[in-house]
Amino acid sequence: MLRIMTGTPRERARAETISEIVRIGRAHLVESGPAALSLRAVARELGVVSSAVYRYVRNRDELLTLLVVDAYNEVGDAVDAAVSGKTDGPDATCRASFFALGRAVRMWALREPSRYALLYGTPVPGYDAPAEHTNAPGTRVIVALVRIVAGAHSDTGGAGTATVEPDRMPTALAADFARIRGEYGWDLQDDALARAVLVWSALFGAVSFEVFGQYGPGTFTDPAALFELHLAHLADVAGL
Amino acid sequence: MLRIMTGTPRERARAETISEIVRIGRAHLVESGPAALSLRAVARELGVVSSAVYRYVRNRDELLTLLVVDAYNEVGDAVDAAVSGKTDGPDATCRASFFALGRAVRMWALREPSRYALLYGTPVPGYDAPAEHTNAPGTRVIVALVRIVAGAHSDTGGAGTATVEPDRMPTALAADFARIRGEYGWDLQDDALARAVLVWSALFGAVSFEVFGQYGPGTFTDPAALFELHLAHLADVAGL
DNA sequence: TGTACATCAGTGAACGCGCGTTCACTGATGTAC
DNA sequence: TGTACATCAGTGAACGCGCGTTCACTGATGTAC
Repeated sequence: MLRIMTGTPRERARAETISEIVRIGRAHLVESGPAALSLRAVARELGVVSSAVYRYVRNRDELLTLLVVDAYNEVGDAVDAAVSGKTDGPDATCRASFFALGRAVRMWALREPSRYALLYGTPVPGYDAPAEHTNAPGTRVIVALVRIVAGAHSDTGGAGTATVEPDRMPTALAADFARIRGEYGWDLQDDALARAVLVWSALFGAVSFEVFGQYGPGTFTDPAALFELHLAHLADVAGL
Repeated sequence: MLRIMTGTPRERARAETISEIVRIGRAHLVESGPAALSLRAVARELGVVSSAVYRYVRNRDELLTLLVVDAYNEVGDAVDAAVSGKTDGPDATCRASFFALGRAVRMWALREPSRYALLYGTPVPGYDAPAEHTNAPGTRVIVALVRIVAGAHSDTGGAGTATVEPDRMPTALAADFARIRGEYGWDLQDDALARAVLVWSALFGAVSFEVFGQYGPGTFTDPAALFELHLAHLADVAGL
């Protein structure tokens, strides 16, 4: 990781220590889970007395927020890299981009199960993620997914066969979709947007089942193959 | 809850106390999450000294297992009741049964978010559910789902348009499906079984996103309507 | 260039709290003769 | 029906451990004149 040397030496040392704290926090997530994340343990590993950590982090919740943002950005980066790799490649179809996105999410989740759990598993009791910090990084995957779906629909000049005709869409949902479209500047019909949201949650459902061990042990000897099948069906649902 | 009076008074008192412990454990899950579930807290609320709980439960993990089995059976009961209600009704189609199943899962999850999290959220660190106790109750939903899908396919005399032709199914997956078919006595082609598994995980993905707050606050004003849309698409995927 | 002051990192002790689990024990409830 | 014994529920103290957070403090590093 290339780090640009900016600011005073003190500022740099401070930034260094904070990222060291995040690094140690990540490691502790792996062993004990988010609920057991402890500032004292981090301090111990940092080689410092427990109260010293409070120089860098207001409290335990703030450390959790750092870890959440860090993790969201790492999935986001993985997805962006995978998708842009596909966009340049020979078969730069939207369907291929979607496969790349799905595989990137799954690979990251399997590599970092505890950080995945921090983001997509049970919310940490007593912790409320501050929206102003976590919203933007937390929406990167769905943003990437919608871009792919929108690309497919602009290619074909609109949606294919819509399951739900525009005039049969529940009004509350139509209003929500309109607002969301405005917020993100998306150009997608209600039906396509609904499909994208379903595919988004379904993708993480499949990944969570695998990462959290919901299929019993030994049920699927080749979970990657099962996941590929799922991606194919989800791509169909999204109209890719 | 009707409780049949069997066994000696001592045995009945014992069973009573155990179910009281489970009841208290449930309540504590709500407030602090599974990772913080504590035998001492249960003992306090039971009005008994902490060591007394060990008369009824070998250790903390055994209490967790009781709670897991209890919760799985409650979702299972809710699903069975909803599905069999639909089977008797006027529109006893497989599609309607699937909608009933999905709604039952979602309603239970929203009513009991912490117990839902115990089953389908982040695994409790350091706890391994003993398969001999949790397997049977833990598979009730997918068993019910496969029954519905199998019913639909026997009605129409087989699968509709299979996305994956039998001879193009990866061999590892085909072998797994064959074994699973044997274990559960299911009569479903590979493609249909794969779709059922996808729909299963997608259903819980949608429910988890809602229960765990993955859609930010205020994003969807009518999440029930969104869920209905998702069910419709998933029913299509399952060929219902 | 040197000095006075301000800023900041880190210390160490303390407060008050929680936990799982073991162990020797008291007393009440059941059972066998 | 009465007595001796076994079983079991619950007690209370203890072991050894963890946690978040506050507070007055020491020393080193920076900054302004």
